[in-house]
Amino acid sequence: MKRFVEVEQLLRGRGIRLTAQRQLVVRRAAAYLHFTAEELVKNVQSFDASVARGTVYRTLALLHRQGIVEKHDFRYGPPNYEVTLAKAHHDHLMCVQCGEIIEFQEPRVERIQDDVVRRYGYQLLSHTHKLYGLCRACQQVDRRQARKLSPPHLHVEEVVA
Amino acid sequence: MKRFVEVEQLLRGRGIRLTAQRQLVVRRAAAYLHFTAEELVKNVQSFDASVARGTVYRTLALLHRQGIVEKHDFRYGPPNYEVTLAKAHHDHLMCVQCGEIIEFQEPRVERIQDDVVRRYGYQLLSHTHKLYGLCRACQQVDRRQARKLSPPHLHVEEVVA
DNA sequence: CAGCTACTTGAGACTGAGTCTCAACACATC
DNA sequence: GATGTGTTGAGACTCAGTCTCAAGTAGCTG
Ligand SMILES: [Zn+2]
Ligand SMILES: [Zn+2]
Ligand SMILES: [Zn+2]
Ligand SMILES: [Zn+2]
Repeated sequence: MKRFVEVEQLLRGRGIRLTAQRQLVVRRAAAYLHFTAEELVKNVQSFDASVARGTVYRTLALLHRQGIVEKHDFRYGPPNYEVTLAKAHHDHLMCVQCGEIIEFQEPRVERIQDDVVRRYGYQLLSHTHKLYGLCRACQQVDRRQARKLSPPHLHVEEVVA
Repeated sequence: MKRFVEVEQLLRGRGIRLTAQRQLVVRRAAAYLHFTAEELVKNVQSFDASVARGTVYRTLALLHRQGIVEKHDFRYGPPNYEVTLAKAHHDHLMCVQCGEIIEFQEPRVERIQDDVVRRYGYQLLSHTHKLYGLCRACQQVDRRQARKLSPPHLHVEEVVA
């Protein structure tokens, strides 16, 4: 909890100036599990409307360069970010219907990846492993829809035709 | 080879009108391994400048809806597309320095994925598994650079600071 | 504390990629 | 050939993200 404290320490430790704006951005970002840049902008501005959009983007880029924030592409909509500092490595499983995201760990896969890159003489730097499917609730809904019954609990729309 | 023939058959078989424009887009797309939408636009227009950008995008969307083309996010730049019809499932390994993309298969991982989704009660629909690293050539280059020697063979620039 | 420099910021212009609109066109069917 | 549906080209539009630049702020130095 309070993961922003560790982020702030790390930044200070690296001699990066921690302005009021940056502090606010860090704290709001750390409050999310996953967020888009524009979500963060709105959230930050709801606390201090004078913070410019550019500042949020710049800070996000800074955090990314510092290895504090990771960028995810969940193929629907703009990329998601996640404050991963002091968080164990994990991959993601997403419900394409309602957008729920589950973080999972699977050491077996992590090991196999090393095999794969060795096979091609590569040096592995990073990876993403994303599973897309239907959560239990949305499976129900789909079955109901098939029977032409009432609609669902969709809180994320669209998702490609 | 000539994978566009299968694509064209499939479209016809589904009663989708195969206009001259669509045919051109399909054939140019099938000539690539991976391509971005804008690359495809340029390529198509180099064969017939009268084809509008919108038509290329529309056709791409059509092919995607029909399950003929897959969309990949290799996190640097705009998404890549790939004509996957009649191609065995595979995942990707990319060199972050030079952009080389290797397609690999790893049945062990495919199996483990089923375990993972079962664990959370999900129904798996699709997945992406991307490994990022340095190819053999780029590893050399990096070592040379570390010794402050001459530059490399970079044919893709930037790649985040 | 005044003066200096380097870094950071807000505002807004700008860009690239993709989407949307709509009138003109092409096709198939009758 | 008239009618209706689907497709196209042209261009306006949108959204997310980047860039520019003058003004502001922090951290030193004397
Ligand atoms: Zn992993
Ligand atoms: Zn769901
Ligand atoms: Zn796979
Ligand atoms: Zn390489």
